[in-house]
Amino acid sequence: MRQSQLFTKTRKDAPKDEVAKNAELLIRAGYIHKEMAGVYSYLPLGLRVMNKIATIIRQEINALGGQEILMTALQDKNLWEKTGRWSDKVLDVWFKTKLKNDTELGLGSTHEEEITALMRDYVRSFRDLPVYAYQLQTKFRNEARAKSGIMRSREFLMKDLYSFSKDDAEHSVFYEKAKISYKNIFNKAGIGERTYLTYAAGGSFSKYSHEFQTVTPAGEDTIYICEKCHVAVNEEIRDEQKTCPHCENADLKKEKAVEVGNIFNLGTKFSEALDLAYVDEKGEKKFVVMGCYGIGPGRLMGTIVESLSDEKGIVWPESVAPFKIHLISIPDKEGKVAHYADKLYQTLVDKGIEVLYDDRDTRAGEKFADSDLIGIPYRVVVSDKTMAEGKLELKDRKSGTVEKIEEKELYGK
RNA sequence: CGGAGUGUGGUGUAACGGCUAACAUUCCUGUUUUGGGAACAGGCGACUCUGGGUUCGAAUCCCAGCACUCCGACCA
Repeated sequence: MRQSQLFTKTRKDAPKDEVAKNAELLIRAGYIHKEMAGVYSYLPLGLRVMNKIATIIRQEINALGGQEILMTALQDKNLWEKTGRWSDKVLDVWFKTKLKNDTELGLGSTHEEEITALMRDYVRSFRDLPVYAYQLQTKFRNEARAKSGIMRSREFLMKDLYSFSKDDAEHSVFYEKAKISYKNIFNKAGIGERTYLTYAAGGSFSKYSHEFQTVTPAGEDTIYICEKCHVAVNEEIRDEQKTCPHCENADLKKEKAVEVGNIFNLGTKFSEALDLAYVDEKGEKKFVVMGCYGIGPGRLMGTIVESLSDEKGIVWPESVAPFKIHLISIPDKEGKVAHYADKLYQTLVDKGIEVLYDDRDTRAGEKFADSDLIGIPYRVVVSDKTMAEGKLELKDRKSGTVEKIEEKELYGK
């Protein structure tokens, strides 16, 4: 994409109503736009990052056997009354609204009720199980206090996967596989080494649930890490679990962290309440055993910014960067540089390489500062100097290393 | 939801109760520049959050509302 066509602009100053680093940088660089407290729009660059994250998630969840669907944000009150969760006292983040005829509706903050009811139409026999379905969809949560930029907002995208298994054994097998998929997702997103499988409060069907917590000072949670096993314990269960659940190590390191994902055994809580059952080999009726598995792509994006940015701006891992290459031309008077840069841009586009081309008529310093702020992994400069040498200048955003390369070497990047 | 604070051009700030609300930046014009947010000149852009009140006079003081931020509580 030509940067001269990009309608967003960078800013030197962050808005005074943002304190969180993720929001400051993402707004300054033009990734997001704040609509109101806890409500953000995603702009061209931001949407590209979200889509990259969504792609990583889809790859892994599809490999797990997940089938993607899209459910509705509007929720049926009757359904939620059956599980006792319509009450604001039980679920205090409800946004509720009404039809013209005064029928009450809810805006979905989660979708256990809806998907459980939906599956009743398709699950009858043990032959129909297991089933794994997921969606990437907007959730609405009326948080008492939105904070931390896009890390805790009132409207946000969420990937929610639900598993439907015949029994606990079948559920456990999938649950363990999901842990591995989640690890893969956070590895691919570039925060794997600082993200810990964390034991947390489990609900009525398991002793513990599992969260994926990324260590960062911006985190709202406190976890206790076992370095040996690369797992952690959430402070909420610290009293009952003082050692590493894997190796009994008592020397755990306390850190602030952000919950970027969680997986939860729902047992038969929803299937019993909503009568999602099947008939087994012996002709007996059994309730389906469920699990749910969530990741917030927006929160993940914010977490990446919080943990990987530096004083100059954002540093995206290549896997989620809006573009792979930031091509910068420093035009000369005769137009030779611009002509060559145009051609190079077209060549890269034709080869399917994602490139943001800074073809604007501004000074080099401004282009470099913008480039650092936006945080694309590879910066390629074309100028008088580089043309005289017949080479390109390649700078790695993360390491800051600069090297001269042939144009052809760029194609392999 | 409890507590605290803040609302001034797009953005960041300034202005004792008293002149046409100032400065920087962004943006537009022009000239000179051209490898780390250039220089100069000119210009556009604000009912000072909203509604009341006090006063000869309110961005400034008072009341109410709304919005935003921070601390805490909450976070299947």
